[in-house]
Amino acid sequence: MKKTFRSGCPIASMLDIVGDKWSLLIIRDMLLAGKKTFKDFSSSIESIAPGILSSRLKMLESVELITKRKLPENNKENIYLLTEKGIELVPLITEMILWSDKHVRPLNTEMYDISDKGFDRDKSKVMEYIQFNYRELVKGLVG
Amino acid sequence: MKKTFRSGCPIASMLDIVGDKWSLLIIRDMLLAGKKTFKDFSSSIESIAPGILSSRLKMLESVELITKRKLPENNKENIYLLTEKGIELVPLITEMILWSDKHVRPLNTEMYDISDKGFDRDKSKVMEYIQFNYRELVKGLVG
DNA sequence: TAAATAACTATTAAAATAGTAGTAAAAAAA
DNA sequence: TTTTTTTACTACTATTTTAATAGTTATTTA
Repeated sequence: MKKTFRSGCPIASMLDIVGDKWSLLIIRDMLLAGKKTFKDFSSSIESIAPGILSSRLKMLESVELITKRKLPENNKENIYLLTEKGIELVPLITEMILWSDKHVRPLNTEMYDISDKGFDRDKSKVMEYIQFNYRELVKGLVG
Repeated sequence: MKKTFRSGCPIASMLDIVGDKWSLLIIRDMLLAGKKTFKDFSSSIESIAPGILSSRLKMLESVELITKRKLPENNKENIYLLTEKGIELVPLITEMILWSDKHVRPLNTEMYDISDKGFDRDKSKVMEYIQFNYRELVKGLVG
C-alpha cells in the first residue's frame, strides 16, 4: 500500500488529499451549483473524464469529505453529498475566488464575474450563506 | 501553444496556475521559512526533484507570482522572491492550515503542531504578521 | 417489451512527476 | 594559481497520473 502523506506539514497534507486537478471543482459544483449525481458532475464546463471522476469520488468518500447514497424513491441514481468536513471548505474556496478574481482575471479574459454573488463586499456573510444553503439542501434530501 | 485555462471559473483558473503538487509548497517555504534560493527549495522535507523545481519556478515567474534576481555581492546564487500578488496568497494558505489542522490531522498522525504560530486564536492578526514579515525580508534584500 | 438513462469500468494514449546523473559557472580553499 | 566545493541548473529514463473514448450493467420510462 502507498503512502498517503508526503510529510507532517498541514499544507502538504491537505494537498495530498484535495490538491489534484479535480477534487475542488467537484466540491465547487456541490456547494455552488447543488450538483449531486455522477451525471451532474460529468456535465461540468471543464469536462472531467468518467474514469477520473469515478476515482475522485471514491477517494473523497474514503476520507469522508462526501457520502454516497441512494434516495428511497430512486434506485438508479447515486446521490453524493458533502459532509460537514466538506462544507467547511467554504472559507478556503472563498479565498480562492477572491484571489483569483483579483490576480488571475487579468490573465484569463474569459473569466466570469462573481460580483453578483457579493463575495467582494461581504465575504463572511456570503460564506455563511453558502454553508447554510448547502446544509438546507442536505436536510431537504435526507433529513 | 497549449491552452492555460480550462474555463472561465475563477476557482478552476487558479488551480490551472498553482493547482499542481508543488507550487503552493514552494510559496509556503518562501512565506513561512524565508527560503529564497534553488538550494533552499531543494532541501524541503518533501524532496522536490530538481527538474520539477526548475519548471515550477519558471512558471511562477512567468505569471509574476515570484521574481528572480541576483544580489550585487553574490553572482552565484539566484534569489527568488514573492511579488505582492504572491504575498496575497497568505489568506488562502492560512485557511488551508486551519482546515487541515482540524480535519486532516486525524488522518495524519505525523502532522506537526501549528498552535505555536497562533493561527487558531487570531487568524487575521497572524495573516497580517506573516505578510508584514515577508515584506520586511524583501525590503532588507532589495530595498 | 424496447428504448433510454445513469453509473460506472476498461482500455489505450498522452502528459506530468520522480529519481538520478551530469554540466557549467562562480566562489572558496589549498 | 590551481583545485575543490558550491550553486543552479539540464538531460535522461522510469513510473505514475490524467485524458479520451468505447463498452457494460442495472434501472426506469415509453
